[in-house]
Amino acid sequence: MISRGPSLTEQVRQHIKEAIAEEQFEDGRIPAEADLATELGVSRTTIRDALSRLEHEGAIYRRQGAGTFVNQHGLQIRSKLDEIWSYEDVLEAHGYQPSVQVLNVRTEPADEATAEGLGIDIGDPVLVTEKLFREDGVPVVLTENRIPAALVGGDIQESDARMPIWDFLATHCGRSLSHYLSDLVPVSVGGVVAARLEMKASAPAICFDEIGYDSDNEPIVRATSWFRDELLRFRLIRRRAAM
Amino acid sequence: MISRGPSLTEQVRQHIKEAIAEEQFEDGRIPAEADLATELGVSRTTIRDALSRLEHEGAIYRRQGAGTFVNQHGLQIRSKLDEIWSYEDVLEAHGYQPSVQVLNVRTEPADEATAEGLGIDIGDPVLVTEKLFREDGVPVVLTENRIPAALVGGDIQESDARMPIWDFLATHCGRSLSHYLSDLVPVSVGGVVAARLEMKASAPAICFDEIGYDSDNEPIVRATSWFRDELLRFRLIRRRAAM
DNA sequence: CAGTGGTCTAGACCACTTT
DNA sequence: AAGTGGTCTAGACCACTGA
Repeated sequence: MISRGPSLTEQVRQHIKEAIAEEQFEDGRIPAEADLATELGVSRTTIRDALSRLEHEGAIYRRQGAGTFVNQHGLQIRSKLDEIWSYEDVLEAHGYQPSVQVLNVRTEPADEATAEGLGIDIGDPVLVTEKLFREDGVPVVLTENRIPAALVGGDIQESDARMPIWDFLATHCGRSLSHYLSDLVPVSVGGVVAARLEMKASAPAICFDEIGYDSDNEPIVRATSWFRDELLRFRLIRRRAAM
Repeated sequence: MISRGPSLTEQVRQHIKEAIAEEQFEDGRIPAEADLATELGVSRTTIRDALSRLEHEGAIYRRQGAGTFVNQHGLQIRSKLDEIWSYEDVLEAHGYQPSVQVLNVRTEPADEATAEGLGIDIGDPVLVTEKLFREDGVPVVLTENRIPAALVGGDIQESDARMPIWDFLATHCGRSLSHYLSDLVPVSVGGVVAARLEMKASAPAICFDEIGYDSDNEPIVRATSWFRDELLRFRLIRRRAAM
């Protein structure tokens, strides 16, 4: 194993993931951790960290005393809800050619929900960008991002909004998006949303209503997104919580 | 620290979690890992494992070179989507007195979706249990569980179905539920579901359609659940996926 | 019983942030 | 420069599985 760039653990994870994809393991059985450690020339801890990540992703499962195995069911997942980052990436993972259209860039006063989520006052100006993602020309995701205008440096053109939101936040706000806290809200799509997504009005849909935080845990963006369910269905793995 | 029962890591996690709840840390700053290790008499690895779990739960966040801090926003989460296990527990976490009503226990032939999910043939008999959860008397969650009849030992009464599904699977099927792979489906609730949840017909709702697997990664149960969104809203933390 | 994953230790070095 | 979290090592012992 080479050691430049990503961490050893990440390299090991990739290595094993590729081996799984190439079906190099007979019977879906993955070698013992100690064997992998010897073979790859790293410590067992590093192997275990990599395997833990793969287990969390659903690519493998482990049984104490028995061994580590490929998870046939988990491999089918295309878009894991808790790992979604850019819609371009999600759509690409589905095997489509994604395209982005910036519908609108404007500044408006914050409404109550936005102000509360972003920790600003009602009426404070927020920059709103509306984007529509299509795959093979069909609209799939509609998103609205709201960023406190006080965070945005300089004038923003529509062309600036094309980039993924975390790139925008890094470039124009000097903040790095760390994670989202997301609410899942069932809705009947209203007239405007339905029209943009080319759905029947009042059709059921899932709406993400989420706040994005930077590495200092400060809220920096409120994102609201609607999805065409038939085209983009979300999955997740649910495990027992520690009590 | 005592070492009986749960792992050291789990004890440390609980210890720190309680300290956070009691606001023992000034300025939301959590002591350095090395200090915690000395104070609690465990290795830094154990501390780190405990902190990693708390970070994943959203209770804390870490910044390399700076320190570890309480996550004020994450603490507000009541029901994390990826950690839901029993609806009784979820409702209790919301501060309500939950109650369970078994609506129906029957055996029926598997439809296509059930057969595919459970790896059985269409028409094979499945045991179906319907349950309604209320909080303070108000219906909140409706669930249908389908288990291949071949897995179920002995005759099942309605009273047997009252227990949480993983207890049922352990008691009557000798299987231990390991995790769910869950689809989130937006729906308009139909007449029967709406009536049972006392919702307006055709109101939007989120439906879980999920397959539960045992520790051998074999599908053992298909669960379908509907929720009253106003009463039980789901949240999750989304982080950047490893690419 | 041998082999496997689960837990834990003690220590090293690095990358990064803050003073 | 000092302090912090991030990565990695080498090794120990335990709990569990399966032949």
